[in-house]
Amino acid sequence: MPELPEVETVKRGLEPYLTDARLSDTRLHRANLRYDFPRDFARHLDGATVLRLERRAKYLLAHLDTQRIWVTHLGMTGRFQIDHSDEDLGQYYHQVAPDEKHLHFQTVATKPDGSRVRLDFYDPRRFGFMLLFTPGELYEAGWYRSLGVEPLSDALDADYLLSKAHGRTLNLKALLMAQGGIAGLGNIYVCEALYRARLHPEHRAGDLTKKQAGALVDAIKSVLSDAIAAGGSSISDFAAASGELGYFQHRFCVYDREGKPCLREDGGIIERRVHQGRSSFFCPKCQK
DNA sequence: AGAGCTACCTGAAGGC
DNA sequence: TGCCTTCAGGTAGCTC
Repeated sequence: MPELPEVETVKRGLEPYLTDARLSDTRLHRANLRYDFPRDFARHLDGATVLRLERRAKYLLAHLDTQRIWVTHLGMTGRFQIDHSDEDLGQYYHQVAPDEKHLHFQTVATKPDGSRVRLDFYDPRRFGFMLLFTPGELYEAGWYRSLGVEPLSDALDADYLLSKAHGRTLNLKALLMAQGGIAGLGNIYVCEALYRARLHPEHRAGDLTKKQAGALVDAIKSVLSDAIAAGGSSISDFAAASGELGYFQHRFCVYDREGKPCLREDGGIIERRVHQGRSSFFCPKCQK
C-alpha cells in the first residue's frame, strides 16, 4: 500500500491529534512486527510528548520531547487508526477482540486542552516496524543516510536525475524503485510516472536525454502531488488515520490495467511485465 | 553493477 | 465446501 503519498496522508491525518500530545497507556500486543519492538518501548513512549511529525521517504518520524525519534514504517499493510471513543480509553483495550488479531500497538494521545484519542496500529502482514532512536543514532544510521532525495523537493531536478542515470545500464523501473536515488517511490507511482513521461520501464537509464529527464522529473512530481491531493490510493487496505479512503486509485492510467486500452489517443493495450520481481504496467505503444 | 531469486507474513481471488 | 496456486503497496540479503 503505502508509498510516499500514502505515508504523507497518514502523517497529515495524525498531526492534529499527535502534535503537542502526551502519550500514555501504550500497549503492545506482540513482541515484534518485521523487527522486535524496541526494548522498553511502551515505557519510553508513556509520558513523552510528541513535538512534531515528519515524513522522510516512506518513514514516519515522531520527534519526542525525550530526545528520541519514534520511527514507523508501514510496510505493505500497516495502518494507523484514530479512535475518538469517549469511553475510558485505557480500560477496554486490555482485551483485544478476536477479530482484531492484527491490532499490534495502541497508545493514548492527550492534547494540552485535555482532549484525547486512542491510536491503534494494525498490520496484517507485519512487514511494518516501529523503532526508537536518539537523533544522533538515526542521522548516523547507514540505512537512513543512504536514502535519496525527496522527490517533491527542489533537490530533485533533471540534472540530479541525469547524474544518477549517467553511465548506468539498469532500466528506468529499477532506477526509480531504488530508494537511494529518489526516496519514496514504489511500484504504483513508478509505473504511473513513467507513463506520464511516455518512457518505457525498460528504457536504459544511461540513455536518458536531458529532455526526457526533465519530463520524468515533472511526471514524478505531478503524480505524487496529485496522489497526495487525492488522499493517496486505497487498494484493499489503505486508509488514512481517520478511516477515510484515498481515491487516487480511480485515476491510475496503467497500474493494474493489464489488457485495458491506454487512455491516450495514440495508445495501445496496457501490458504487464515482471521487472525485478515486481509487476510493471505500461503502454507498449506510447511509452518508449 | 545489476539481475534474479529468496525471505519475511497474511489474505484475497481465481481455478478446479 | 474445500484445496491449490498466484498475487499484493515494502525492504533486505544472498548468489551469479
